[in-house]
Amino acid sequence: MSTGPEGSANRVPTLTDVAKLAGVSVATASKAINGRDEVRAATRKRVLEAAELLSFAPNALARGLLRGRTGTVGLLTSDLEGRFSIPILMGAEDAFGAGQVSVFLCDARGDAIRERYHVRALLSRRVDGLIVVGSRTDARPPLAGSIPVPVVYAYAPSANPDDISITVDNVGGGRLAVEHLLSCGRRNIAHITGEVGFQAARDRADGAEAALADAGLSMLGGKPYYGSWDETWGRAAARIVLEQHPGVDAVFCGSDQIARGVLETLRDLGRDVPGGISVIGFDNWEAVAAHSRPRLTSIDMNLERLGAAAGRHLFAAIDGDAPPTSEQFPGRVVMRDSTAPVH
Amino acid sequence: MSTGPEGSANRVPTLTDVAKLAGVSVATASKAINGRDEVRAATRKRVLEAAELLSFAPNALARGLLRGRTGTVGLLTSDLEGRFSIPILMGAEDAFGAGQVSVFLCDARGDAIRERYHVRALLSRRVDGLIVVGSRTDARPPLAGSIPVPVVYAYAPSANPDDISITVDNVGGGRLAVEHLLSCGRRNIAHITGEVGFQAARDRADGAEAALADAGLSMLGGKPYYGSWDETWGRAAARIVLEQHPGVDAVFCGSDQIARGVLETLRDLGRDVPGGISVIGFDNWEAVAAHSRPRLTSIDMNLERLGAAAGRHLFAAIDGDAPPTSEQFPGRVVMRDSTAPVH
DNA sequence: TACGGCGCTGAAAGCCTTTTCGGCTGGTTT
DNA sequence: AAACCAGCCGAAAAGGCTTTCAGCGCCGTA
Repeated sequence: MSTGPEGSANRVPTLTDVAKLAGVSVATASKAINGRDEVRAATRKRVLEAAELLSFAPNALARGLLRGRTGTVGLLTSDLEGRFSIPILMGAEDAFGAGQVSVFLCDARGDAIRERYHVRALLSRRVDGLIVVGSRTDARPPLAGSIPVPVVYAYAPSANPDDISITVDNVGGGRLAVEHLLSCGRRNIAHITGEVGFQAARDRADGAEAALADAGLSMLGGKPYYGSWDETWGRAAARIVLEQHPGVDAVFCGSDQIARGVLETLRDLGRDVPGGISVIGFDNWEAVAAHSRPRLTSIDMNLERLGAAAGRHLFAAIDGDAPPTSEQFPGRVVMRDSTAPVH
Repeated sequence: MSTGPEGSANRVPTLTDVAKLAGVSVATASKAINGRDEVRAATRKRVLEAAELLSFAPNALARGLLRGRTGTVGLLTSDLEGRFSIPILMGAEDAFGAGQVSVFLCDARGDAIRERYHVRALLSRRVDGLIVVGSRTDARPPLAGSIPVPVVYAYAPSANPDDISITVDNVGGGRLAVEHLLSCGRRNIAHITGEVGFQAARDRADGAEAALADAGLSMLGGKPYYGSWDETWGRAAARIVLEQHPGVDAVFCGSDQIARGVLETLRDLGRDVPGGISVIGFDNWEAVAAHSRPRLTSIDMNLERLGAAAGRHLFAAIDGDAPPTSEQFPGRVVMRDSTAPVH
């Protein structure tokens, strides 16, 4: 145990100790420490020195009890392993960071029972608000029971449109990807993506189709190639697409992993990327996109900014500021080497 | 804001409310709810029903204030993005999970100032203990200042041997990898790994060398090929190794990403894996290892178990149980297709 | 019948801080 | 010189809970 000097009354110092040492009352000590102006400069200095000497840290529990505000927030996620929770979590932490807010992290593992349990515990700890992060973009049932604090849903929206949900604009993302390919001069575009059961897959496909329609085009094969989110599917699907549509000159992939698989097949077949065929991924997962051959252009959904927005919205709701509404975040194209700008 | 029925005295119910509704004193209500035996069964029932009706949740702040135990723990990590913090975090949450502990998550971003700031805040919230998770296995300076609660260091050990550190046995992991290759009948083994500045790289290399020495062998080239942790280096290094040691029949890689690069080069060159050359990675990063061609055998360091152990050790320290000591976790081989069992 | 003892309940103190408000001091105004 | 004011400071209450201890009614026993 890395406790301090064991002999010296091993107890966390309280305001009373500080006051005693400084020779003032606790009330004065409190005011001095909290920077209130009803205290003489000299007195404040004495108190501050005493506090420093004892390395006093005010008891946030007592403070929270009194003020009815704890300065804590619960972050309820469904899959920590996923790549989506973490950036959001970081963004949220940033949004709070500078201030006085600490974050309770709970992983419900996608289990409703466990989720309820965690919510109970968090409410018991009197968090000022809750952020609920999903692992898929499909709408999720809102938190069960009536929650006495503001709740913001991030990434996965709440099924209740009255709730505040901060989400990613997957339709826009799909559109962005296709528009980028079009701007590279491509016309024969196929879309290989993940499981059709995912809203994200369907939304991205919708965006892609819309962008193509705007250009008077349509997807090769008339619809997306749905499969799974991994490289293995990407490799297989690429073969299928090449066979069915030898004239394909661009592939929009629903994930970076799929794109990676596509790139591998193209390489196996000696196809020139991006000369003959352009490939664009989705998610901008650095570890995957930055080391493929060629390096993969991808759509980044700015998850960290999304997390930060969730944090800000929660704040606003807590403070009862402006009626915070839902928000949808656009993505951006991160150019690497698998797509070539128009010559 | 998803608050409950706004009209009904919109205030979180307190024990007093419950007591009033049940027609008993707060003292009795407290005892009834906490399952103490100084209360008649009928009375307890009344209280419990009242609590249920109001959906009363005891105020953990008040309780913590009184008992001097908050049931909270601070988890201080240095890089959330990294793949190492998360499993540890989940393991720790599991270790606490069943019980009454909530976890404050703080990301210091590898910055000492920010770390100090977070520690201050956590102590102010009167956490019962701290887990410090590093992003590399290099020893880190212990937390600054005297910390009045137990601290457990996970993944990255504290430089102070008196502290409790739960770490991964990288030397053992390197040994494991080589022993596996030897058991596959390989004798000409090269080691391609990451930056020499990482203790993890050096440790794994040491383990590998020791295992080879035990078998009367040594590494091809006499020492590891140090570089960086990514695929690009893996691809380049594989070419170098093949050129310098045409007889190489196995490569132990310091990371799955390096291994992935090695596999790609071998594939480009038409070499047979695992027939002609075996490849083994390190970290067992599912996303990378499970979709390479062939699928990659790797060393898994059981980070989740490590996290759980950190949680348990922290508990023990908090409860003042057995003097908790440091611990080192072994890894295990996860067989896939890039190494073949001996025929 | 009187009394000891048992089982249950409630009043009150305490945990640590913030905030209100009354009181004290010393200087200024009439 | 009396009244007043500003500036500081301290006593006390509040916030929700647990725990101790005294008290009450009731049963069994002498």
